[in-house]
Amino acid sequence: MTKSEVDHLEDGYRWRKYGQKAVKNSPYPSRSYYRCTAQKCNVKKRVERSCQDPTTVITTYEGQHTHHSPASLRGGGAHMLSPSPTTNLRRSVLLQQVSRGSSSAGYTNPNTYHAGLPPLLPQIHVPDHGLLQDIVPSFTHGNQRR
DNA sequence: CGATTTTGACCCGCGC
DNA sequence: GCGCGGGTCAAAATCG
Repeated sequence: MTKSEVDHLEDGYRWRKYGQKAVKNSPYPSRSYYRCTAQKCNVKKRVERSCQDPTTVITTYEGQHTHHSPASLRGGGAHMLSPSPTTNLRRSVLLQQVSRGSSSAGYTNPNTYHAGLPPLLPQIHVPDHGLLQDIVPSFTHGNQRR
């Protein structure tokens, strides 16, 4: 799970929205479902907005990309199977923890952690290595149907 | 014109 | 067995 300030988080891949559902638990009915535009790729992405942090969305990735990014994956052999977590990834995790702490202490000020953290831009382009496959847990339960 | 997004309906699984 | 929730697909509209 990563957090982002924008809806269209460009992770270097093209996503096609295939559905949207509202969560009655949140004042912001917006749970979007995305899929990779590559037919060879069965990657799914679920994006939900945080009720406490409207500026933040929870992005959940399902599956692994089996193709290169059509976007700005500059001419590099950068492929998956990178055991080293991306710096951006780590920063995201850190953000998560901070966010969690803020929520516990007092989420009334969601900007609290924004002030004490470096400017994390939503444009998390891979600098020169690995993708974000590392975070994908055992979500691959093969629940595909139809 | 093609790709992509939007909205509603439909289907499946689980709970009661 | 029925109802509810969540998830997915499909057709139409829109944008590039």
